[in-house]
Formats: sequence, structure tokens, C-alpha cells
Amino acid sequence: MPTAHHEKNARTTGRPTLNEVAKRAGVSPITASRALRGISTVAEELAQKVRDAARELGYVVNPAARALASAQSQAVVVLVPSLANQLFVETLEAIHNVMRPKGLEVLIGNFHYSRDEEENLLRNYLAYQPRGLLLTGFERTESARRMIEASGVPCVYMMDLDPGAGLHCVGFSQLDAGATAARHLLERGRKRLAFVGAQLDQRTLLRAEGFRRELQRAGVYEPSLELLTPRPSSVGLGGELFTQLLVSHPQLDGIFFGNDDLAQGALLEALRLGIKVPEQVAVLGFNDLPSSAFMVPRLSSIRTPRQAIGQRAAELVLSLIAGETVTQPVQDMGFELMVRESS
Amino acid sequence: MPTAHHEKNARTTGRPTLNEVAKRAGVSPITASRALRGISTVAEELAQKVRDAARELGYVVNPAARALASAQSQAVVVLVPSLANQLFVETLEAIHNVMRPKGLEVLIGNFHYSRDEEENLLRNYLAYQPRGLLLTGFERTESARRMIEASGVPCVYMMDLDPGAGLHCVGFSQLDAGATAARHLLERGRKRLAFVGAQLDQRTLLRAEGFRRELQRAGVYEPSLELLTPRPSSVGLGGELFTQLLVSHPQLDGIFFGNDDLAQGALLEALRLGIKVPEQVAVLGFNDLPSSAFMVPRLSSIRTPRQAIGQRAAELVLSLIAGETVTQPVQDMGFELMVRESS
DNA sequence: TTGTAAGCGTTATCAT
DNA sequence: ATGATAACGCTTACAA
Repeated sequence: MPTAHHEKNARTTGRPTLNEVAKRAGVSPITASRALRGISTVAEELAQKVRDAARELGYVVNPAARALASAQSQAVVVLVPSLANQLFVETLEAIHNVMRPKGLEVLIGNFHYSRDEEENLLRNYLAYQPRGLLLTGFERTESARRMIEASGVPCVYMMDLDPGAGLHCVGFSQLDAGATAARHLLERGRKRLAFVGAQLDQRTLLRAEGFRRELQRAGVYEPSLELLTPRPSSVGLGGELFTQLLVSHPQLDGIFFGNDDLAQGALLEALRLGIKVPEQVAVLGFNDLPSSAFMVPRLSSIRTPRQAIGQRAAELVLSLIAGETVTQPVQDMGFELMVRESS
Repeated sequence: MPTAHHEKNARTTGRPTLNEVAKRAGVSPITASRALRGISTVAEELAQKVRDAARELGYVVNPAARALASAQSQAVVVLVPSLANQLFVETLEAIHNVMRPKGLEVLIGNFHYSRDEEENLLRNYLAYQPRGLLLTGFERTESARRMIEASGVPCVYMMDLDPGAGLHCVGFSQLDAGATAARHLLERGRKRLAFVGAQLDQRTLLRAEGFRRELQRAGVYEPSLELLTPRPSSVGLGGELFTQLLVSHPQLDGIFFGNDDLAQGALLEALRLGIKVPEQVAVLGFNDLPSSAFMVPRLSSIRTPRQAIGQRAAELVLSLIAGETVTQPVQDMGFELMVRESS
């Protein structure tokens, strides 16, 4: 009776190894490895034998061994501030669709709008030696920045455009989006305009800034009509803030919400309060979530290209990973004003 | 000038290794390993030295090496059918909150309600030698079932209760939930009741079944009032199906929607059509999404304990991983009928 | 309580 | 085009 430690593979799960595949195919392990990775130096005949053997044995590569030996995983890390916002789910989806066919895993990290949490996730995930990094925005700890830099892992920043233009990024100008919102409302003849934002990440703040500047230019900027709260964005909160704003500023004739869920909550509350939208107050949302077009009245919003951003950003890291020279480090995907019934 | 292959660690990323930590602390690598893993056989004094050395060097364990050596990763795999449904995001969140403090990574797989995709994810992720598995429902391919079984990885099933009681699961009875919906509407004096479901996973079908049985018992079951579509659930679709149903069955006096987004779409469409809810038609949703309480009228719904399910399921795998005997393999977390204005 | 030795499954390097 | 050999960084098994 052999004792465990005398046997080869005593600790393994019993999963077939590359060695076994190689033996069955009558080649050396390294040839099997090359064949399975599709390296073209292997004769097609041998490669076929190896693939057959692998299939017959039900061989699946051990990612840990591969990562250890090659000092690289097959993973791409994506860090988003939230999954509660449908926005990022759609972006993630698009990234997946680009990465999966390339055999890359997508590791999702949700940092809940917390810089510290993002830094932790980064430290953690970087230990996995990912092939690429997809991050959200430019706002992070100095330490996180250093880790990214030091890791040397190709990195693309999503959602906003780098003012410094030193980083690879795919997004749109949050500042312009805010300005566009203001211009639209102004063109509608509105003069007493408010901005309502929750979950104050840098992008929301940038939109507020763009909105504000445009109002200042038009000479109608009123500081007390800016309602910013760090509370998480939600439909309920939108209704609450809407009421609060109307009570304190009954003269109000237009509101730009930093997020569609807030705007939807406002629309619902207006219905309850009997406040006419857009007659008394125009309401403009941001992101154009799928349900916004079905609100009563249908919500006007600024549609953001999150799907396109995800796809393009993924393709961009892929290029970076492949070592290709990227001629367009900053990719502006724009946004679209959807005018419907609420404004 | 030394050539690369003469140097130790020539291929590494330059990241500090356990060896370097050990040297700096003046102990052997294995002692350092034990100290860092919090294994109590290490003298506290030494352990402190090791931790200090690790901190000073900025040491982070190489997960690939650890996984390879121990034949186990620090990951727990969670497979959900969708991220578009806020439901699963909340469950994921709860799982995270349990796992992270234990030092376990959560690998998220989204199988888009596709059995084949789930099977692929399983094959892929199982290769990572996860410590535990959290799966959604009982509906999967035979091949997936075998892989789970063969892997020997502790597994907990979420959302539904195993009729066979052979599996560890945390959820509630989907059948009962459907029945409860029917009883509520019946008690309100409604007789011409419809069921509307999209994204026909097994749980939706089970709810339909529970609803149907209760109507049959009451003698008011009408097959043509069951509207099932495989299209993905959404607010827009809810409005569409609502209109369609009312056109074909103007006598209708109550509808149970398999998902809150459908119900919300119906409420919005009713508003547009001038149909009084609940006077003409009662509307009952399912899941009680955060925004439902703010609809006009406020949506009645069945609140599902997704947060509790995630937490309990996570705790359960943890027990299983620890090898504890689980006395309660089936955990019914119940559900709650939220009666508001729409029914 | 600490350490030695060996090996985890794969790939890089260099040689043939 | 294929293979022998030696890592990769860590942990298990066993010994002391």
C-alpha cells in the first residue's frame, strides 16, 4: 500500500495535467503547451494530436500554474464605482463582449465610490498580474496612481477625457455635457435653473461646473439653486430633493438632474404634487436610462454612450497589450441630447 | 554584465517575494508564510518581525503561486443570471460583505439566463480551484451538474428551495410567492386575474404555477390571461404587455407581474392611457425594487429578501468550507407582501 | 515552534 | 520544429 507522499500528484485534484496530455499525444509537455496555445511553430499534425488528447482527457489549463510560469494571468481588471447604476453594468457588458472572445477573463471590482476601496482593490487585483486595467475616471489616491504606474500594466480610463492628455482614455467631456444641458434649458426660455446632484463623484461635479459656467455666461446663475448631496442617487432621493427645492424656490422653472434616477423620482413626485412638467418646471435627466423614455411625461435626458465606451476602451487595452502604437490616446465618444416631453 | 538567465528572479516583475520578506525578518520562508497566514504555531515575536518586514517591503502574496502550491485559490465564485436586475446586484453586495473580511475574493459570473453560458463559466472558473460556489437556482445542464459534483467544491444554491432537499440552498418558495400574490388579489375581490412574466427562468415559471393553482382552486383560472414571453424584462416591455392585455381582455381586474420593472411600466402606461389603478385594474409586482414605492400609484409588491439570501448563502458556504456540519441545509428566508396603493 | 526538502503545473530559455 | 532543463513563488509533508 503506497503512502500518499510517494505518489506523484498526490495533492492534486485529479484533474488531468499538461503532462498527461503530452504523453497521450506522444510529445513533450512543452510541445503540448505550444500546441494548445496555438503557437504556430508546432506542426499541424502534432497540434491536432495534442488537441485531441486534451479533449479526450477533458484537459483544462491550470490558470495558477500558467500565471506563475509566465508571470501573467489571462485576466483584465475593471474597476467601477457602482453596480447599482445600470450605466456601469452596460459598460461591463460591452467590455465582456470584447474580452471573452479573446480568451481573457474580466475581473470586476466595485469600489462603491470610495477612493480607499479602489486602492485596496487595485493592490489586490494587481497581485493577480492582470494583462490590462480598465478604470473609471481620473479621481484616485496618489498611492493608487503610483501602483498603476509601477505595475506597468496597460491601463485605459473610462467615462471622462483626460484634461492632461497624458493617459489613454475613452469617454466624453462631462463639462460639455453640463453645458449642453444648460443651453438646452436656456433655449427653452427657462431662466431660473437648478442643478441637482447626488453621489458627488468628480464627473457629477464636472457636469455641475459645466452647467454653472453656462448659466453664468447667460447671467442667470443663482448659487442657491445648486443642490448637491453625497447621498447615493436613487428615485426616492430625487423626489425628496425635488420637493425640497420647490418649497425653497417656488419660482424655479427648470432642473437639470445629475442622474436619471433622480429625475425620474422628481417626475413621479411632480405627478403626486400636481406640478405640471414641463409647463411649470422643465426636467432634464442625465444618462438616459432605459426606463426614462417611458416616464410620464417622457423624460428628456442626455444619453451617454456607455456601451460604446466599454467596447472602445476594451479594444484600446487590447491594442496596448498587443504593444501596438496607439495614435488616438484620447477618444471622445460624445453624448446625445434626447429631447422628449419633460423639457 | 550578467546575462538575464544567470540571475535569480530574472522573469519576475520585481515584486518582493516571500523569500525576501523571510530574509529581512531573519527567518525561513516557511515561517514567514505561516506568520503571514496567521498560523498560530509561530511565536508572536517572530510573527511581528515578519509582518513588519512584509509591510516595509510592500509585500503582497502572489495568488498564482499560492494557488498552485496549495491547490486552492482564495476565490469564491458566484454565478448570477443577470446584472441588469438590481436584485442580483444586491445579493452580490451582501455576499461581498461576508467574504471580503474573510480574505476571500468574489468572482462574479453573469450567465445571461443561458444554461450553456453558465456551463462555460463553471468550467472556466472551476479551473481556478475556488473554495466555494454560489449558484442561482437549480436549473442547469446535466454537464454543469456533473462538473460541480466532480469538483467537490462546496456549493450553495440561492433564490429557490430545493424540492429534493438534497442540496444546500438559501431562498424562499417561489411557488408560495405566486400563491400569495393570487390570494391577495382574490381577497381584494378581483376575479379576472392575469399573470405577466418575461425572461422565463424557472423561478418565474414557478411563480406563475403557484399563481395559477390558487386561481384554479378559486375557480377563476383563465388560461388566456397568462402572458409569458422570453423577452428580457424591462419597464418598456411592461407597458407594452399591459396595453396588449387590456386590449384583448378589457374585463381584466387584476394583474400580477413577475417582476417589478414590468409592473412599473404598466403603471406608467396606465397613467398615459387614463386607466385607473387600482380602481379598474389592480397591479401587483414582484421583488419590490427600491423605486417601486415611489411609483404613481405606489406599487404593491412582494418583497424578496435578496440581501438576506446573499448573506446567509455566503455564511453557509463558509461553514461548508470550514468543514462544519450544517444542520439546516435548506434555509427558507421567506418573502413579504407589501400592500401599497396599486392593489 | 521552526526548518528542510520537494513539488504544485506550467512556460521561458536555450540547445538541437 | 521539438525538447531538456530550470525556474515561477509558494505551501505541504515531514523531521528536528
